[in-house]
Amino acid sequence: MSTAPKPKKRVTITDVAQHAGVSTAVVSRVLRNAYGVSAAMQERVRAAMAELDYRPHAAARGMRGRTYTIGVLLDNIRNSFFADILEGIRDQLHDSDYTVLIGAAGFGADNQARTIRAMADRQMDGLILIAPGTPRSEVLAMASTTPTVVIGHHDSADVHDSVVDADGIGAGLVVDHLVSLGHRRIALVASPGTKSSLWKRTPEIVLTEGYLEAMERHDLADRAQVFHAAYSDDGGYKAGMRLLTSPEPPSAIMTGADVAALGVYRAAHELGLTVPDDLSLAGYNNTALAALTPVQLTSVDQAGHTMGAAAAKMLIERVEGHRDRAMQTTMTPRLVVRSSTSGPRTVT
Amino acid sequence: MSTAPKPKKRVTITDVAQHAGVSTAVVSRVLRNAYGVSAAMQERVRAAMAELDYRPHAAARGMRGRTYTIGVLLDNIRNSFFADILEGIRDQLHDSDYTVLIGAAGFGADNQARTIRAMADRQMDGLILIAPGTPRSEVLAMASTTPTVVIGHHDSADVHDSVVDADGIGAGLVVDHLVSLGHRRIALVASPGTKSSLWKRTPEIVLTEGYLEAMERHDLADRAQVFHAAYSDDGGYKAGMRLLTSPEPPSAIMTGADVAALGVYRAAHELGLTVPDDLSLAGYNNTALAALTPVQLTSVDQAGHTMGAAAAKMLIERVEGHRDRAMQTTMTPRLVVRSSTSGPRTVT
DNA sequence: GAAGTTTTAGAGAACGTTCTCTATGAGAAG
DNA sequence: CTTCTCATAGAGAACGTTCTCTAAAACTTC
Repeated sequence: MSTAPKPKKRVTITDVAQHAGVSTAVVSRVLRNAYGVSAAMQERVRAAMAELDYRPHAAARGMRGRTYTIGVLLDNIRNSFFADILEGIRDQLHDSDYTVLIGAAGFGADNQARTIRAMADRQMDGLILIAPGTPRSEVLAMASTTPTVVIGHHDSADVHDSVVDADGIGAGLVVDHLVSLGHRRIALVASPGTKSSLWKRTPEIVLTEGYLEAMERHDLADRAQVFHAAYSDDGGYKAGMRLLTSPEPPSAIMTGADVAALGVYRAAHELGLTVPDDLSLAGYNNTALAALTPVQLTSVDQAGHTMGAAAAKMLIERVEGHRDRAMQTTMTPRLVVRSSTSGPRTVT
Repeated sequence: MSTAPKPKKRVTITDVAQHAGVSTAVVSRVLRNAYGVSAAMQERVRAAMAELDYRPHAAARGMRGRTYTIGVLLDNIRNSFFADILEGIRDQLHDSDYTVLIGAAGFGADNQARTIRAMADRQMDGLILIAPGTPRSEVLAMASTTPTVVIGHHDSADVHDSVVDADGIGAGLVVDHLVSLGHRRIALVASPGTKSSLWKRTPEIVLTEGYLEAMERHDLADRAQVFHAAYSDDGGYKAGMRLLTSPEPPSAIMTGADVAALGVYRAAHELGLTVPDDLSLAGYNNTALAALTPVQLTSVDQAGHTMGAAAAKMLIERVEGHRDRAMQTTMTPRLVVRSSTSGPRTVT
């Protein structure tokens, strides 16, 4: 009698229907809280579902209708700003019927494109793309078939929603702060961006614009200096090394990401410079990194949690068909001053 | 003529079959590299697939066979040790047919259980659970129907595979290091763990055991002191405050996670103590945090990348049926000494 | 109380795969 | 030249939902 070790048959909608003495159509309607089923029936079906511990088979649903799954595309799990966004998304969707699944594609447009496609193949109901490096055309194509929210890029389109931070204003806040402290030679370290991704208004581009405008506003346009480096410890380090060993080194450096600021810090440290006495340093995004006691980095807060929540809310509106026109939400950044910025040693 | 704006019909296996002039069964076989199709046919079908830009419908596959999706359960995206593991998984699976999707459940056994169920509902082929807080029974039940690898917990089971770090040895390495520097009053800050999750050998429990054994080995059993606190900045802060304001404060504190060590750092800082002069501090996991210039935390490296890769490899073996017996992989930790530990000011 | 309207319930066809059969043909063995 | 085997190809039934119909029942309204 060694047979039949796995009688674990899945409970299906048919079982529930039988148990409740109704048709599968009714059960399906209850499942989707669809119109056209009496209160008494509802009750009966729900009871049957509970009794049998029924759980809908997502793959089967995906064949016909929704999968009740939201996909989030992320390039970099290490960026804790993205973690803030994610938590916002999760909190917003917490007691909805939707499940959030994350595709951590890593950098590289091809990897990201592959992940986006994988999500589409899995019939996800909606997509949230955080600063995608994939060519814009591909995102637009995707968005025309699946509700999509793009976070970060300022390029607006009528086919997807967007959530952005006013990065230009954020850059201005930092410049204003540094200028008010007495700095004049202020350099910016920004991401080089993905070449030929065809996004014209990425966060780093808008940030750079804001920086240049602010410098101009303070009559410092001739001292403006933008250095392109990856948003990583290493990228920041290289940028710091180059900037700080130049003939006329800046007295303050701002970066487009906190982690890059820490790379600059490392470079400064190696060159025997102390922060903030010899160099004022500001990051961006106000991640957990910036707040750590040994770090205490001045940064710009972007309310990632709120951005994530907004994105999720907008996406669901689209998924459920409550809205058919694209919209864009812009967040206002806020400067958070910590001890990595102070007046310059000597005014240049 | 305003009709038919969306002729974007999905390319299905039937289209491919027609285009290649074969049956759908053959296409399906080619898709799964299954046995029983001639080389010539293969060629023809593949050409047709490429020509039509066919991509399999994951939901439909899920109804019958595999979904070619691997689910990873994570409690906390912020823990960069988990990011290491994830990258290991991703690299291992990079050019396989599988897609990795992450469920970031957050803390709380119920949330995690919900996420695990959601993954199962989506017919994922295999699950990697990173230090799940879900009751063990539930994980075992899940594992009996879906191939599963548990990372972190040392409890072995014949129903799922495991990848663990020899946390006991790791704790010993830190104690040995601190003792060799002259410390005798060494405290451990470890996670309280989830009560009643029924895991008997969680990382923190094994770590604590290793710590106690090492202390005993050095005849310091009477000085051993374990403080339970969450692995977060705040948890570390509270632990640090309590420990450092006690009548006989430790001269060295080790924690089970880097982030908690930084919380202790903050407490020390507020109390006017400097690291490492007044207090030696060691973390665990050797995350990116520990290596940051302003931090420079002594820590224990766990080779997260390798753990992730090992887990992925084991899981695929199971999914593809190449192995039917459970196995456990153990990694050896390595001490990484940085500047947060040094000899004590006065030997107590 | 007849005719029309609305609401609710059920039948049954999709959806795009996989998979178990059965059919066919080619080669091997007698 | 049969018969048997084996490899390959195709037919068609699942899989668990959703969704469009149609049927029946319950109200309106005159």
